[in-house]
Amino acid sequence: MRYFVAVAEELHFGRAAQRLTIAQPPLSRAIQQLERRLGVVLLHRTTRAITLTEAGSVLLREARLALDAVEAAERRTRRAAPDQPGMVLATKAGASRELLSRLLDAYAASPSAVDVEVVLCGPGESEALLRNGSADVALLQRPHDTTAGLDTEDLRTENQVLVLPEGHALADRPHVSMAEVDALPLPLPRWPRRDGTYPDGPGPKVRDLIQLTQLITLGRACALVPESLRAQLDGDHAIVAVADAPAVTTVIAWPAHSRSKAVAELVRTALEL
Amino acid sequence: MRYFVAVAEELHFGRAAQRLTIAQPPLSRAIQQLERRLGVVLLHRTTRAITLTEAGSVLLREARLALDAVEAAERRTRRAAPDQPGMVLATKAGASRELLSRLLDAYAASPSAVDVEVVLCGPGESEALLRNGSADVALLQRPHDTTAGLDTEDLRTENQVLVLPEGHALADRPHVSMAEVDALPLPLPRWPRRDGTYPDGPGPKVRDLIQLTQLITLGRACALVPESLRAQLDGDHAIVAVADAPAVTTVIAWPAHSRSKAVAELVRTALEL
DNA sequence: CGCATTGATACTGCACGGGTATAAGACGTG
DNA sequence: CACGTCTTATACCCGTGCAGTATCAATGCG
Repeated sequence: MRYFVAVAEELHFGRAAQRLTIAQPPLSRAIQQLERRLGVVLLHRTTRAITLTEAGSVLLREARLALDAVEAAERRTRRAAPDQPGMVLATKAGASRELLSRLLDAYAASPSAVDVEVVLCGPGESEALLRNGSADVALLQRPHDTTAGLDTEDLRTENQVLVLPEGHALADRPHVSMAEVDALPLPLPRWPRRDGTYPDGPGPKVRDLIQLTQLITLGRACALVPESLRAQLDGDHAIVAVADAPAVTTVIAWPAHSRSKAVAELVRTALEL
Repeated sequence: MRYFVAVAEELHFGRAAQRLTIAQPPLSRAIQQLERRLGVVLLHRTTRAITLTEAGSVLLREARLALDAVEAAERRTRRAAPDQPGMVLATKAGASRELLSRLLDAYAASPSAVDVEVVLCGPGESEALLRNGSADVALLQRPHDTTAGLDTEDLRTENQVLVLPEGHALADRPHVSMAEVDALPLPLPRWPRRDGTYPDGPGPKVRDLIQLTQLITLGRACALVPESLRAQLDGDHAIVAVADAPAVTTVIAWPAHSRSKAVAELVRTALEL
């Protein structure tokens, strides 16, 4: 399945083999065997290009889930070793900062509290860490993160605001609409995907908040961020409410079958904030 | 992981090896290798008994999920083959009969409807079929089935009623309490578990509704069932409302990451009933 | 009409999973 | 207390199967 996912993602046997650090012929054979075993054609291949069949797309999605589940099983088992490593919480760097610190303070006051290791990660990454067992619990933000298959509790819903360079034409408006934002000559920045690549399109590439604020200050970008992020922006920007931007809900999420007492206690604490 | 699950369930290398149709020594070594690879002790073994460590219990749960995911990946891929087999719906035999038939009728009227194969199964089994990819969608009943990790929509909530032999002392009461039910000399029947074994305790073993109704008629058992099941009981019983029995919610459930148009359409139909 | 690119095939070697035989440790029993 | 039984671990061997190298076949491009 690892092999198939590599081929399906690369759409190229040679590159996939390289990624898997094996030679190309065994990879071809492995995929053939998989197709024979399943009795299904997964790939349409010509000597020049590869495309996924319907069944291939299904397997790509399902295999990713299955591989995640296997990885998660190993990681969670390692973490359950007697040399107690506490609990790992993943969250997007910068997001929900005061919410997180209030949560950690409140949880630490609980008599049964264990050590909480906080892992700060890039956009979308915290969800992956939770799914593959690297984290026990995470703060996610809908709709950015997808919570299907996870258990969640909503913590807070907030509106998004537009961050502009100081003195921008729109800076004095009480509020703007999404249509106006889309029409701006200032591009929204591009964030890296989980694999480190960037989506195509205009807009500068950014990796963290520092880069973002700097770009905005320089007048090279604007940004749509949750209201609570204002506290972490330095003063050189203008903030304008966006009336019809989708609201962002911060949720606390954990694997659906978690039996951890510590996670349950942390969630309980979060709901009481 | 299959090996570990077998050992953890049997708590006995010999029996586990038999179940896996391999010899015992390779099984011992496989578990040792797994423990070395994970760097975690999974089992405390003496020459007389085996017990799971904390990490072992975690792996047992996680490995089951992972194996289910792998199995599901294979099954769903096979089902996505071009020779379209339609959609498979799983439900507990006997439960929600008129709800199901209304649903199927309404769905069949939809212009984009595909064939629906209905799989009737024992208690708890439909949930398993859904999780391991044998079914695309299922009607489940909370709290009997656990829906963690599945996407669901509630269809109907109903109270449970007590079914008694005709002429029983409680038969004329307008309603009874759970405490009275528990205190009855008549035992509740035992249903088989997923693996076909029965839980310990009093009460006759039953496999289906026919057996159940017959036992009740014979005065050997009583039963707590959702209200809607009355329609399927023949006339020789008394029915009494149970004031404080937990309500049963029938839900339509599907795998959290399903992308099937047919399933989405069926769910939409169900919500409009 | 070559040439480059890419997936498939042929063949070889070796590592790993599985089998049998047996040891070692623990408990019950005469 | 020794012996038999039960259960897991070790020693050793063997065959399958996966990965590697070399090469072929087919397709697109200049």
